Amino acid sequence: MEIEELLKSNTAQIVKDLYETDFDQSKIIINETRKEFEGDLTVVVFPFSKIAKKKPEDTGIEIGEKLVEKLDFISSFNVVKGFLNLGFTDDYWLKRLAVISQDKSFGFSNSNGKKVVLEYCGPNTNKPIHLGHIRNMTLGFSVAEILKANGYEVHKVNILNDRGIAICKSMLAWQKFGQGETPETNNTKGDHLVGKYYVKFDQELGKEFENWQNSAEANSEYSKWLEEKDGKKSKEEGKEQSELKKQFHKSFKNTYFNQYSALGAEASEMLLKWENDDPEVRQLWKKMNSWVYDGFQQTFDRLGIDFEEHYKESDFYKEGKNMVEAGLGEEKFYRKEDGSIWADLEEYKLDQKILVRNDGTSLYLTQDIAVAQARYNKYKMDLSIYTVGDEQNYHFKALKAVLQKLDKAYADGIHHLSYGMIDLPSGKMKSREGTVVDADFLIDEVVEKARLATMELGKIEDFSSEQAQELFEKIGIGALRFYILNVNPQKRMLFDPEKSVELNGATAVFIQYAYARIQSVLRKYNQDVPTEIKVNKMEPIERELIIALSGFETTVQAAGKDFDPSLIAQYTYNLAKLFNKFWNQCQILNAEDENVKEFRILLSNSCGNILEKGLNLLGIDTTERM
RNA sequence: GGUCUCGUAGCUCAACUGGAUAGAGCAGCUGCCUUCUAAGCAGCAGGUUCCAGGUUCGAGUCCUGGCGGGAUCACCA
Repeated sequence: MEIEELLKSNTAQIVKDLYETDFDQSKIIINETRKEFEGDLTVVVFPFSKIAKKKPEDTGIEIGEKLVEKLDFISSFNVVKGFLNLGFTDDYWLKRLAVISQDKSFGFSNSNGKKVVLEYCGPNTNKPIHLGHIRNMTLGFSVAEILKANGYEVHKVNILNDRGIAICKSMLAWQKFGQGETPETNNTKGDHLVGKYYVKFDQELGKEFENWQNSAEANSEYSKWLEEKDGKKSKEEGKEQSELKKQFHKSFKNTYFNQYSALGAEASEMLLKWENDDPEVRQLWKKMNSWVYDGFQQTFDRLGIDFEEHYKESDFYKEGKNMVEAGLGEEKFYRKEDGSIWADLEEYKLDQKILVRNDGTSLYLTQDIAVAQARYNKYKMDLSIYTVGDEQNYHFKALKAVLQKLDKAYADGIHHLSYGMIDLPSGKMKSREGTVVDADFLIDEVVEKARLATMELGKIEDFSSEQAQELFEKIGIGALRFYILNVNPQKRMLFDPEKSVELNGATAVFIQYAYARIQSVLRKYNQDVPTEIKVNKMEPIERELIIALSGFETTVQAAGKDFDPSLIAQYTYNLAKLFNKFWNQCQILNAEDENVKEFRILLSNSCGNILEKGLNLLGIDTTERM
């Protein structure tokens, strides 16, 4: 807000005049005045009282007097302790509202000429999208909208983890047990069908593993394990035999899969064939992936999220190696005796990181190097945002470091939009233990809940079934999005399925409802919204509303700077709350006189516009009626 | 164990990056629909900000040391 800058520069000048000391303008602190005190904005004067060598109260009064003298929009001031509270004239706020109401793009910046590539979603193609992806998609989409509002040119992209052992498991299980069923024959969404076989594989592997556990091999591995650190430790702790075995089986599962399992061997063989371009395997892979993509697309459509491009890991997993080898030539990396190539990232306070295996194959990191380069070649972006969970914080630090080592200028623009894991009331989300929440299932739930709540209120009896369904989707999915976006992305959050579909209190519905009320009044008013303000005073709540509207600008900027939609969520909720208060205190259509009525229509309309903008930045739709 | 991170009302989250008497929602209790949408509004109650020190005009926020969660330390992605 310009006003704060204006206050700062004037305050700095006054301090200089009064006390003959330069004070760094940017260090002046200006806050909104707390409700319990008189005033609109507050200057913290403690820092000046040292310079002035006077009590904070006296310093505040001196500065306050000068400010009132200098700036005609400041009508009053008071000093409490070291806080100088400044009151603005009604005229100032009314003019402010006049500007806001006329500026269609209020709060949004003009183009800043910078390009952003924002990656989000990042599903695996062997199973359906789950709750974790919903946080990712909701967050990524919203940050993209917020950056657009801040003047960036944003390109949204997806990364598909479409290769590797996991998809081979699904493929193998389908081959063995699927009897040729397809999404069509089974009337199932493609990603769910493929996911079904991923689960099936795990079940079969589990059975196989259980059988193996009584074999001589198993016993000898168990004895070995008891001599090693984990097993030895547990044994010394005096755990019971059955406990020990359980622990062993858990820790050995991976090794079993790689060394003893027949199914494991088959899956690995399939992966090898895939890597060697075996036509049959490749064809099956393509077929099953296309099922999955169809399924994903349905979910994306329903959530209203989109991508300019889908990067497939399979297209890049071999590349990156060249870039690494080039770096090796310039001695930015080093080769170990076994032939593997490594990066020394100690200067970045990271470890040694392997980039190419001794058999010449590349890794996750290597692959991401190639993807980053491909994106830069295409978009020449200034900023590259990766929406990925915080368990990969280390990976992205390493990616950035390696690219910086390679002197890639774009490396500095890499930003990991890291978000915390979602906890369920029952504990952590683990796909293997079946405690995941399926995305499609969850969406159905919230929409159904919206339907029930809406029908109970009985306000939309004249809606067609299409209109009604559209409304349920807006309400249900909006509720879900708001529930997630309302918390700071970096924080781990608890997801309570019950609460996520809650339609009372601090929710999207609350805001959508305020918006619908406004539209209802505007419909009844049935004229063009006035463009001129003909009143010169107002109620305290009206003043509060204008101040809140005015803050939209700074909020959008702060959200863009921090990549943090929760700021928008909180702002929008707060504005809706103020509007509801206003609604209950003031009559709009039945206002005491025509000028007041027009003013309130204009004010309500501006609130509606900002509420809609705010919700849209979160990816939430508004509705004219509900 | 090393590194990183978190700990705020019964529960879920805030606190403008060091500012005033730590705020909302849910759950609980009171009221308010013959007036523009009650999916709302007004109110009550609920706190040793994990503990102990320190830094300063001022600490939930910064520093040190504990305690307790979590992530990560793969030639998986």
